[in-house]
Amino acid sequence: MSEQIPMARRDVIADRLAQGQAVVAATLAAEFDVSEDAIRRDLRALATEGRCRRVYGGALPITPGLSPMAARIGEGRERKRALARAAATTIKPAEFIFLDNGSTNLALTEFLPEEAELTVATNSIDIAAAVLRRKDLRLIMIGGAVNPVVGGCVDAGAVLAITQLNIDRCFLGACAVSPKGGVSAFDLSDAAFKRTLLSVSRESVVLATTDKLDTRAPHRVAANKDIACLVVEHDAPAAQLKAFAKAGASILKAEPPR
Amino acid sequence: MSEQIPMARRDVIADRLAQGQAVVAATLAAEFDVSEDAIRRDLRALATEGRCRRVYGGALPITPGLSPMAARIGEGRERKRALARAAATTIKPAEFIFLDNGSTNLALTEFLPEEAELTVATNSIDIAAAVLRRKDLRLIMIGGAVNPVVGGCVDAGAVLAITQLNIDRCFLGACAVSPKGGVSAFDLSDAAFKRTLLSVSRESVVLATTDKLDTRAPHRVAANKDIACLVVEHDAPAAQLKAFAKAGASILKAEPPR
DNA sequence: AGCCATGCATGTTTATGCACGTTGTTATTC
DNA sequence: GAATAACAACGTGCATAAACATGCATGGCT
Repeated sequence: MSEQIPMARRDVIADRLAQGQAVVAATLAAEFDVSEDAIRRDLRALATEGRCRRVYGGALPITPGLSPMAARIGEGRERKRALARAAATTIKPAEFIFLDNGSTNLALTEFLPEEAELTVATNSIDIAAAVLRRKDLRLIMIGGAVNPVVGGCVDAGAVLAITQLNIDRCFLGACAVSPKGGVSAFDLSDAAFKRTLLSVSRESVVLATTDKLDTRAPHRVAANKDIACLVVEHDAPAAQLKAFAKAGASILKAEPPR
Repeated sequence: MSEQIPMARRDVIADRLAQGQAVVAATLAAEFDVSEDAIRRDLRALATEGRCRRVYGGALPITPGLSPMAARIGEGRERKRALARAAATTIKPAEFIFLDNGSTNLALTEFLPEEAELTVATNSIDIAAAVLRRKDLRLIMIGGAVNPVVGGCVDAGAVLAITQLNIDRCFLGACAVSPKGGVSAFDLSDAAFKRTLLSVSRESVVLATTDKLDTRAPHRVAANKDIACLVVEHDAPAAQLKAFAKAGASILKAEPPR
């Protein structure tokens, strides 16, 4: 009754992953009535496109929280908003701030104070689009080749461009945060960009949801001592925070989401 | 009653795709009682027009859900889409194209051919956001201070950035077009940017709605002879077009919007 | 005549399933 | 708690069939 188009199946799987669903190879095989091999091929293709994480038995959505457009993941959204609201309180009037890639920073645009005469720089297309709608903010876009996974510019040109800036406060899109290893990222270029960003910023703020605390990624970005302020959720385990406080970071706890 | 004139079939298929339906080649062949080859030819034509995505087994609508920019184009939407659809046909495979600021160029992103291996550069935030959702396109963002009126980067930094590029085809957001005065713009920096853009592009395409023909703006951008192709609406007065044709521009008329 | 949509024949590409050997996970045993 | 057995999931190579692009011939139409 229903005809099947191969690529359509792959799109359906991609959609589910983008919505934050995990998928099981065997289940998909039965559902679409193809062999598990075909499903595995799909998942492999999606994984190399960076659209999911391959695991034994199936695939998971792009790690806890890092996805380009799927920032609207139900519950995660409210948590991120609470985090963003808290982070926005660290901003002082007339500052020059930088918003790095990441869905949490996208949420932050909503809470930027209205009459603070802020100038905002970013390398993220989505964040730029959000800031552009705010007529009270000045916006500087960092250009370059756009990394489709990250959704922003992290190439050599982008790195060069931010070295021209004097940033008061940067908000680091945290891919992974560990008490021992500091901040790390999944993409090589992204990590290099973040390192340079830190070097041209007077203060740095890191927003970390609880599920990102005590996680690591391949590429090191910053040590604990480089973090001026760590914003965490209300339920962040105190044990994790000590190492950061010891290194000199101020810890800011967000209000619990309603 | 059941007699079909050939082109009607292609329109029916296009309609279904526009409604968000996926189509299967074999099913269509049976339904219209033609060979699958004929159907494939249709789908190929529609795909190069940017009206669907070609996949193994059939074709999928260009975006299964909705195009967020479509709403923002607002007034004149259908006219701009017709214009954009026509302009997209000038694009050749593997080209490096530049989309200048402007709502018409935003509409153009919807019709960029799917399988053409294009690289797209732009200085517009909204266009970048639209192109970013197309996973088949490579995207280069031109950065700089964002002009809130224009919605893109047109400052000295942006001008400097595009001098690094070798563009095959640029689509100029036409603010005003006159048979005598050529293309002109309302913003000083924007005009300067467009001039530089022209100088680094092999060919230039200008999209002009009928109401923009024979209008002028303060800052000159280009003379008629600098325009390789002028895309106009079906109801463009022929008198206006002669001057451009004489200067060497090819004139492309869009189909009337249904 | 020319034009154009179509159908058919050709060779090519793509997706799939199966067989094979390998790797990762779990259970069991000492 | 470490070693090992048992099993499921995995990746790869290969064969097959479907879908594909292209060239050419046909027939209707202006």
